[in-house]
Amino acid sequence: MSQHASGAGGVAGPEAEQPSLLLGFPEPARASAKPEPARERPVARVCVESPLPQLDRLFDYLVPEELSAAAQPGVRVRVRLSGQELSGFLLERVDASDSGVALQPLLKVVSPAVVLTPTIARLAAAVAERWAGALGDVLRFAVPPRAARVESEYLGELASGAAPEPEAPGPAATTGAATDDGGGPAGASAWAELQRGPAFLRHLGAGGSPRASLRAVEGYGPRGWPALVAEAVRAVRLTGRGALVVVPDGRDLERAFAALEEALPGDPIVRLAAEDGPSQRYRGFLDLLAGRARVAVGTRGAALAPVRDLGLVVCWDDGDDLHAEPRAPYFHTREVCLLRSELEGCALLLAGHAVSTEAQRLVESGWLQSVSAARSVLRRRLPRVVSTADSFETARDPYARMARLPHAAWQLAREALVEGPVLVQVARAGYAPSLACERCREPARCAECSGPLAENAGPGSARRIACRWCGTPANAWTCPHCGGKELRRSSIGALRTAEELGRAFPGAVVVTSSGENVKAEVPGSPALVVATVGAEPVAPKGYAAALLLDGDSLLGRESLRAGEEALRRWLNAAALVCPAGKGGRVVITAGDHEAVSALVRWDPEGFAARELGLRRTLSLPPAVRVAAVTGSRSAVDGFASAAAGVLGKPGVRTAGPVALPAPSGTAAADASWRLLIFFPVAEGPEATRALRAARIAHATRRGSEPVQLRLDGADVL
DNA sequence: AGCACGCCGACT
DNA sequence: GTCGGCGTGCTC
Repeated sequence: MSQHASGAGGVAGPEAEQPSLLLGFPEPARASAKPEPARERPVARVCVESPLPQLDRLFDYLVPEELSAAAQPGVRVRVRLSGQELSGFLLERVDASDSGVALQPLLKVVSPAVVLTPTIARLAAAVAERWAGALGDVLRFAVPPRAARVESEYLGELASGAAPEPEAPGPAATTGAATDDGGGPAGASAWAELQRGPAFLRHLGAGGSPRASLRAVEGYGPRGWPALVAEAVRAVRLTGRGALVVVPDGRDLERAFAALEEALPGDPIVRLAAEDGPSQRYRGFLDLLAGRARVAVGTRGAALAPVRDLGLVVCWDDGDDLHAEPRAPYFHTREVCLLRSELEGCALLLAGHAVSTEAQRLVESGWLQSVSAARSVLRRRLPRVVSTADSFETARDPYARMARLPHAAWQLAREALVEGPVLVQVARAGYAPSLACERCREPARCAECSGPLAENAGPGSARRIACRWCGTPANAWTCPHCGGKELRRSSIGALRTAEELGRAFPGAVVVTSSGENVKAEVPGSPALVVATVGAEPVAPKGYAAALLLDGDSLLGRESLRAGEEALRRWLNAAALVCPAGKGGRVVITAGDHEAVSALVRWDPEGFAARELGLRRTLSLPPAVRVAAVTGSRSAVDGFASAAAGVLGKPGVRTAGPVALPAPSGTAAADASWRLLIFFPVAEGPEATRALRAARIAHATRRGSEPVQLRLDGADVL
């Protein structure tokens, strides 16, 4: 170890590997580089931020005495590793190192703020393990980038003792209306109408930690899901515990935030979203850390927020793919919430209008209780849903399909437009590119109903050109304007659809919500509201009707989850429509499909159960787990040979590697290849450990190119 | 990734 | 006999 004689005369170093240049000198450079070690626990265990998988472990550093006070577990530090200066997190102070090498000194404590709590450090480690990723990558998400100014203000306030702890809302509800059943902010609690709903709330309110899969009924108004979620949060707050709500996007964030503020007057709510900018984000993070705020709502990064004494974690619409983090280690917030509820022993709500197959699996295994409305409640609260496919079946007339569908949809819209806003859900431009005449650029229209023509992936590799509204094939098309016969793709989306609808409903107000211009809300006055999938605005009193167009293009996506995803999108849109008793109706224009009948029956659980059964039969996720290994051909092969041990185990199945469709402009030579590895859920921990080890072994090999290792990516199949 | 150490060719 | 090639391996 370092001789205490260091100080200025640290000459006594073990026969130095010093360049001869310095031999005459008392090693001035070293004198400062070899400071006196801390008297207490002189060794710091540090997780460095490095993209290299082989550096994903803790390294020991010597804590200089002058840094000892600041070098607390959970602070950011700078260290030297293999010559380069890196930043990292100090996770532990210990008495001695067992590394067997001479320790480098800690270079710097970036700030004395302890930004990583033991709870979050433990969660981050669990997340890294679950996704076979690097701890440093997870910590980047758990601790937002430092904003020095915000931090110094905060430290100053803490020092001056101006850090009030929020009071839990008083048990006597402040918002007067909480009289009838159970104290929702708007009086009538939507929880009361759910089977096992009151029991869940009671359990929360008694300090318990129940776990549920929650089927929200309405998507708007005082019984909408935001109020439902806020009421659960309020119940845990009354026990003094904190709560965390994770939502897929900014609009859901706004809505959840507003509902929480209403349900918890005086209780500060932290919003966590990347769009809010670094300083606001860091401020919210510090408020949670200090316990000044005990409730957080945010998009996926928020799943790792340091809410103190967490009592409840909520994941809204857990089937939304925005819950999957697109950067390494590619965690999914649903699963992070699950891990958290286990590690922190807190309550868990996976909530949505739809049920993901993952949530269904947890319900069937008994891990989650299902909380959902009885049929009678659904009938009272929901619009009537009809599928236009039904009528073709009964009509048995192929021409009925062409003529009647748009007519039925138009008629519904026309009638509903007297009452209020009508939602028109259309596919995103990229989903179903519309077609136009190659010669005159006029949009190509259906000869039968004047709907837009689109190119869909037909069965096999066949492409079929058909009307997006009525499905009539248009394989021999001639432009009525110029006589041209060639079609070109024109990626028009909601805007053009809106124009077309505007012409079909002269005099109607047409509003669009898509892409850059997403609207959160529309007024209750009559209007056609054309929105792309997932961008549907909320009408405060519910839409009078909804037309779910482009159903077939949602269903036709080549993905294992196309049906599940389509149903989820439809339910989310249909939940924005007022009840049938008030005239609310939904029409879906899609062919015969299990997802369509599940929508008509409003049976998300039944659909999820059936879908999960299918996946079990086929041994596909989420019945099994999957790892996707992506990279150049040689990299994937190299990884596979490093992972030969796991790949050969019974129960482990591989598919590929196959070449992925190259992004346009890329040479075929440097195409990506992908190997899929399926393994049983029960062997998850062992398999992920082995995959992580294989990646390290592969990365350490000379000349190896990196691979991307992605576990349980929902989009890979 | 850097940056070390380490064992074989053309120069002082 | 030394300077230096970059092949292999580690990084507290």
